Amino acid sequence: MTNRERTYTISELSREFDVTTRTIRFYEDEGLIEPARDGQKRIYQRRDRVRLMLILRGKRIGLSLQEIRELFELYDAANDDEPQLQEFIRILGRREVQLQEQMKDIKEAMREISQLRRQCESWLKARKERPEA
DNA sequence: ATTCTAACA
DNA sequence: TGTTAGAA
Repeated sequence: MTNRERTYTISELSREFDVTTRTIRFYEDEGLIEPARDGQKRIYQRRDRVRLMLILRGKRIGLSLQEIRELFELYDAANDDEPQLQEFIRILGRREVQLQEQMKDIKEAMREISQLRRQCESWLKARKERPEA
């Protein structure tokens, strides 16, 4: 009994990663994790815990659950790391493009807001100088 | 006390 | 994803 690897309950993981148990079950429904069972109860192994970490990390950088699932599927199948890494690079590239587009949109919005604010201040000033206008 | 499924003001 | 009801 040297490898009775540590297991976790859904509530332990939800506390550790600050997500609800609902969220963890949701990821399972989405096919991102498949914990073992003890009757009805879900038993999470180290592997599942790592997956949860990866799911949350992926979410943090803006990856969709499908993209994360695709990477997991590749990882499960592939015997070679290369295809997974190449796909990961592609997904990250896509994300970078999205962020760059958002960056552009945000900058434009900032310009408009700034310009509009100046316009309003200008009107306010004019009103004080000649109230009738 | 915890977890599970299923459903939806 | 949240919330919640009812069962185990």
